[in-house]
Amino acid sequence: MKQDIFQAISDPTRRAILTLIAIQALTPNAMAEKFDMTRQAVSKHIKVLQECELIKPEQSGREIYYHFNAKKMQEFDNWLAQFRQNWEIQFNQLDDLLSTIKEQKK
Amino acid sequence: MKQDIFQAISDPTRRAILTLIAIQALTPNAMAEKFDMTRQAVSKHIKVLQECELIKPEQSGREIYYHFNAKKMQEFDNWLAQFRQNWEIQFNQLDDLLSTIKEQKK
DNA sequence: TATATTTGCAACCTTAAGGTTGCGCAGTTA
DNA sequence: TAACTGCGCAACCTTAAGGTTGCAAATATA
Repeated sequence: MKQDIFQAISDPTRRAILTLIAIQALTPNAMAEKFDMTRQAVSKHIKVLQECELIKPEQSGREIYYHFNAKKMQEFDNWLAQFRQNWEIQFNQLDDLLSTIKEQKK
Repeated sequence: MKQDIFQAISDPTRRAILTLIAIQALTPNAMAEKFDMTRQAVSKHIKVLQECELIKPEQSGREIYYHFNAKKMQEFDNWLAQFRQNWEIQFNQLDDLLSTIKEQKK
Protein backbone atom coordinates (compact mmCIF):
# COMPACT_ATOMS: atom_id res chain seq x y z
CA MET A 1 0.00 0.00 0.00
CA LYS A 2 1.05 3.56 -0.62
CA GLN A 3 2.60 5.23 2.38
CA ASP A 4 2.07 8.89 3.09
CA ILE A 5 4.89 11.23 4.02
CA PHE A 6 3.42 12.11 7.40
CA GLN A 7 3.49 8.51 8.50
CA ALA A 8 6.95 8.16 6.99
CA ILE A 9 8.53 10.99 8.95
CA SER A 10 6.80 10.06 12.20
CA ASP A 11 9.55 7.55 12.97
CA PRO A 12 12.74 9.03 14.47
CA THR A 13 14.99 6.52 12.70
CA ARG A 14 13.51 7.47 9.35
CA ARG A 15 14.00 11.16 10.11
CA ALA A 16 17.62 10.42 10.96
CA ILE A 17 18.01 8.56 7.67
CA LEU A 18 16.62 11.55 5.79
CA THR A 19 19.05 13.86 7.56
CA LEU A 20 21.96 11.65 6.56
CA ILE A 21 20.76 11.19 2.99
CA ALA A 22 20.16 14.89 2.51
CA ILE A 23 23.90 15.44 2.88
CA GLN A 24 25.10 12.43 0.94
CA ALA A 25 23.58 9.41 -0.80
CA LEU A 26 24.22 6.20 1.14
CA THR A 27 23.84 2.43 0.82
CA PRO A 28 21.68 0.46 3.29
CA ASN A 29 24.80 -1.00 4.88
CA ALA A 30 26.32 2.42 5.38
CA MET A 31 23.14 3.62 7.02
CA ALA A 32 22.84 0.57 9.26
CA GLU A 33 26.29 1.25 10.66
CA LYS A 34 25.00 4.56 12.01
CA PHE A 35 22.19 2.97 13.99
CA ASP A 36 22.00 0.46 16.78
CA MET A 37 19.85 -2.03 14.93
CA THR A 38 20.10 -4.71 12.28
CA ARG A 39 20.50 -3.92 8.61
CA GLN A 40 17.13 -5.53 7.93
CA ALA A 41 15.40 -3.13 10.30
CA VAL A 42 16.98 -0.23 8.45
CA SER A 43 15.96 -1.77 5.14
CA LYS A 44 12.35 -1.77 6.31
CA HIS A 45 12.59 1.94 6.96
CA ILE A 46 14.16 2.45 3.56
CA LYS A 47 11.26 0.61 1.99
CA VAL A 48 8.76 2.93 3.68
CA LEU A 49 10.69 6.02 2.62
CA GLN A 50 10.98 4.76 -0.93
CA GLU A 51 7.29 3.88 -1.21
CA CYS A 52 6.32 7.46 -0.49
CA GLU A 53 9.12 8.70 -2.75
CA LEU A 54 11.05 10.60 -0.11
CA ILE A 55 14.15 8.74 -1.29
CA LYS A 56 15.20 7.30 -4.64
CA PRO A 57 17.43 4.29 -5.36
CA GLU A 58 20.40 4.40 -7.68
CA GLN A 59 21.80 1.01 -8.53
CA SER A 60 25.57 0.74 -8.82
CA GLY A 61 26.67 -2.83 -9.31
CA ARG A 62 25.45 -4.79 -6.31
CA GLU A 63 25.23 -1.64 -4.22
CA ILE A 64 22.25 0.67 -4.06
CA TYR A 65 22.72 4.32 -3.23
CA TYR A 66 19.65 6.01 -1.85
CA HIS A 67 19.20 9.67 -2.68
CA PHE A 68 17.10 12.25 -0.91
CA ASN A 69 14.12 13.53 -2.90
CA ALA A 70 13.77 17.14 -1.84
CA LYS A 71 10.81 17.73 -4.11
CA LYS A 72 8.67 15.28 -2.19
CA MET A 73 9.59 16.89 1.09
CA GLN A 74 8.02 20.07 -0.20
CA GLU A 75 4.63 18.42 0.13
CA PHE A 76 5.13 18.67 3.83
CA ASP A 77 5.97 22.31 3.44
CA ASN A 78 2.81 22.83 1.44
CA TRP A 79 0.75 21.27 4.18
CA LEU A 80 2.34 23.59 6.71
CA ALA A 81 1.39 26.58 4.58
CA GLN A 82 -2.22 26.45 5.72
CA PHE A 83 -1.05 27.28 9.23
CA ARG A 84 1.42 30.01 8.38
CA GLN A 85 -1.16 32.78 8.68
CA ASN A 86 -2.01 31.47 12.15
CA TRP A 87 1.59 32.11 13.20
CA GLU A 88 1.39 35.65 11.95
CA ILE A 89 -1.90 36.28 13.68
CA GLN A 90 -0.63 34.97 16.97
CA PHE A 91 2.54 37.02 16.63
CA ASN A 92 0.53 40.13 15.92
CA GLN A 93 -1.57 39.42 18.99
CA LEU A 94 1.66 39.16 20.98
CA ASP A 95 2.77 42.47 19.56
CA ASP A 96 -0.53 44.01 20.59
CA LEU A 97 -0.14 42.60 24.06
CA LEU A 98 3.37 43.95 24.39
CA SER A 99 2.23 47.35 23.16
CA THR A 100 -0.56 47.37 25.72
CA ILE A 101 1.85 46.53 28.52
CA LYS A 102 4.18 49.23 27.29
CA GLU A 103 1.37 51.76 27.27
CA GLN A 104 0.30 50.84 30.78
CA LYS A 105 3.82 51.45 32.08
CA LYS A 106 3.75 55.03 30.89
CA MET B 1 4.85 9.72 28.21
CA LYS B 2 5.58 12.84 26.20
CA GLN B 3 4.40 12.61 22.62
CA ASP B 4 6.40 14.14 19.85
CA ILE B 5 4.84 16.35 17.23
CA PHE B 6 5.83 14.17 14.27
CA GLN B 7 3.99 11.21 15.70
CA ALA B 8 1.06 13.49 16.47
CA ILE B 9 0.52 14.61 12.88
CA SER B 10 1.06 11.15 11.41
CA ASP B 11 -2.61 10.37 11.96
CA PRO B 12 -5.01 11.79 9.32
CA THR B 13 -7.78 12.40 11.86
CA ARG B 14 -5.44 14.47 14.00
CA ARG B 15 -4.35 16.49 10.97
CA ALA B 16 -8.02 17.12 10.18
CA ILE B 17 -8.58 18.25 13.76
CA LEU B 18 -5.71 20.70 13.48
CA THR B 19 -7.10 22.08 10.25
CA LEU B 20 -10.48 22.64 11.87
CA ILE B 21 -9.02 24.11 15.04
CA ALA B 22 -6.76 26.47 13.14
CA ILE B 23 -9.86 28.25 11.85
CA GLN B 24 -11.93 28.14 15.01
CA ALA B 25 -11.65 26.67 18.51
CA LEU B 26 -13.97 23.70 18.99
CA THR B 27 -15.28 21.39 21.70
CA PRO B 28 -14.68 17.60 21.51
CA ASN B 29 -18.34 17.04 20.65
CA ALA B 30 -18.22 19.55 17.83
CA MET B 31 -15.16 17.80 16.42
CA ALA B 32 -16.69 14.34 16.77
CA GLU B 33 -19.65 15.41 14.65
CA LYS B 34 -17.25 16.03 11.77
CA PHE B 35 -15.84 12.52 11.83
CA ASP B 36 -17.29 9.07 11.46
CA MET B 37 -16.21 7.80 14.84
CA THR B 38 -17.19 7.98 18.48
CA ARG B 39 -16.53 11.01 20.65
CA GLN B 40 -14.18 8.95 22.79
CA ALA B 41 -12.02 8.13 19.81
CA VAL B 42 -11.76 11.82 19.00
CA SER B 43 -10.98 12.54 22.64
CA LYS B 44 -8.02 10.18 22.43
CA HIS B 45 -6.67 12.17 19.50
CA ILE B 46 -7.23 15.38 21.43
CA LYS B 47 -5.22 13.95 24.29
CA VAL B 48 -2.30 13.20 22.00
CA LEU B 49 -2.42 16.67 20.46
CA GLN B 50 -2.65 18.29 23.87
CA GLU B 51 0.25 16.29 25.31
CA CYS B 52 2.59 17.61 22.67
CA GLU B 53 1.10 21.09 23.05
CA LEU B 54 -0.20 21.43 19.52
CA ILE B 55 -3.57 22.41 21.01
CA LYS B 56 -4.58 24.10 24.24
CA PRO B 57 -7.77 23.67 26.29
CA GLU B 58 -9.96 26.52 27.43
CA GLN B 59 -12.59 25.58 29.97
CA SER B 60 -15.96 27.27 29.66
CA GLY B 61 -18.48 25.83 32.09
CA ARG B 62 -18.73 22.13 31.31
CA GLU B 63 -17.50 22.67 27.80
CA ILE B 64 -13.87 22.69 26.77
CA TYR B 65 -12.77 24.66 23.74
CA TYR B 66 -9.55 23.47 22.20
CA HIS B 67 -7.38 26.10 20.57
CA PHE B 68 -4.70 25.69 17.97
CA ASN B 69 -1.16 26.43 19.17
CA ALA B 70 0.58 27.90 16.14
CA LYS B 71 3.82 28.45 18.01
CA LYS B 72 4.35 24.72 18.50
CA MET B 73 3.64 24.14 14.84
CA GLN B 74 6.70 26.17 13.99
CA GLU B 75 8.90 23.36 15.20
CA PHE B 76 8.08 21.62 11.95
CA ASP B 77 9.31 24.62 10.10
CA ASN B 78 12.55 24.52 12.04
CA TRP B 79 13.03 20.86 11.22
CA LEU B 80 12.31 21.47 7.54
CA ALA B 81 14.99 24.16 7.45
CA GLN B 82 17.74 21.55 7.20
CA PHE B 83 16.32 20.46 3.84
CA ARG B 84 15.64 23.85 2.35
CA GLN B 85 19.05 24.11 0.75
CA ASN B 86 18.45 20.70 -0.84
CA TRP B 87 15.42 22.13 -2.63
CA GLU B 88 17.46 24.98 -3.93
CA ILE B 89 20.26 22.73 -5.07
CA GLN B 90 17.86 20.41 -6.87
CA PHE B 91 16.15 23.38 -8.48
CA ASN B 92 19.47 24.76 -9.59
CA GLN B 93 20.32 21.40 -11.08
CA LEU B 94 17.03 21.50 -12.92
CA ASP B 95 17.90 24.96 -14.17
CA ASP B 96 21.26 23.67 -15.35
CA LEU B 97 19.55 20.80 -17.14
CA LEU B 98 17.09 23.11 -18.82
CA SER B 99 19.92 25.41 -19.86
CA THR B 100 21.82 22.47 -21.32
CA ILE B 101 18.79 21.34 -23.31
CA LYS B 102 18.30 24.89 -24.49
CA GLU B 103 21.94 25.10 -25.58
CA GLN B 104 21.70 21.82 -27.46
CA LYS B 105 18.74 23.07 -29.43
CA LYS B 106 20.71 26.00 -30.75
C1' DT C 1 34.64 -21.69 -10.59
C1' DA C 2 34.22 -21.18 -5.74
C1' DT C 3 33.58 -17.81 -2.18
C1' DA C 4 32.37 -13.60 -0.02
C1' DT C 5 29.49 -9.40 0.05
C1' DT C 6 25.27 -6.57 -0.57
C1' DT C 7 20.69 -6.62 -0.68
C1' DG C 8 15.56 -7.82 -0.62
C1' DC C 9 11.91 -10.92 0.91
C1' DA C 10 9.31 -13.84 4.20
C1' DA C 11 8.08 -15.59 8.73
C1' DC C 12 7.72 -14.55 13.29
C1' DC C 13 7.32 -11.96 17.97
C1' DT C 14 6.10 -8.07 20.96
C1' DT C 15 4.18 -3.87 21.79
C1' DA C 16 1.59 0.11 20.93
C1' DA C 17 -1.90 2.64 18.17
C1' DG C 18 -6.64 3.39 17.12
C1' DG C 19 -11.05 1.98 17.79
C1' DT C 20 -15.05 0.42 20.79
C1' DT C 21 -18.21 0.21 25.12
C1' DG C 22 -19.19 1.35 29.84
C1' DC C 23 -18.69 4.14 33.67
C1' DG C 24 -18.34 8.25 36.91
C1' DC C 25 -17.87 13.17 37.61
C1' DA C 26 -18.97 17.98 37.09
C1' DG C 27 -21.85 21.64 35.23
C1' DT C 28 -26.70 23.01 33.27
C1' DT C 29 -31.37 23.14 33.27
C1' DA C 30 -36.20 21.46 34.35
C1' DT D 1 -33.41 18.22 43.88
C1' DA D 2 -33.70 15.42 39.77
C1' DA D 3 -32.65 14.71 35.14
C1' DC D 4 -29.72 15.75 31.24
C1' DT D 5 -25.44 16.88 28.88
C1' DG D 6 -20.37 17.18 27.97
C1' DC D 7 -16.08 15.15 29.29
C1' DG D 8 -12.38 12.21 30.78
C1' DC D 9 -10.80 7.68 32.38
C1' DA D 10 -10.34 2.65 32.26
C1' DA D 11 -10.81 -1.89 30.24
C1' DC D 12 -10.85 -4.35 26.27
C1' DC D 13 -10.14 -5.92 21.21
C1' DT D 14 -7.85 -5.96 16.68
C1' DT D 15 -4.45 -4.71 13.69
C1' DA D 16 -0.28 -2.83 12.23
C1' DA D 17 4.42 -1.04 13.24
C1' DG D 18 9.09 -1.98 14.39
C1' DG D 19 12.19 -5.24 15.56
C1' DT D 20 14.47 -9.96 15.05
C1' DT D 21 16.43 -14.26 12.45
C1' DG D 22 16.91 -17.02 8.30
C1' DC D 23 17.30 -17.54 3.44
C1' DA D 24 17.82 -16.79 -1.66
C1' DA D 25 19.38 -13.88 -5.57
C1' DA D 26 22.79 -11.08 -7.77
C1' DT D 27 27.32 -9.02 -8.10
C1' DA D 28 32.43 -8.83 -6.94
C1' DT D 29 36.63 -11.07 -6.00
C1' DA D 30 40.03 -14.97 -5.03
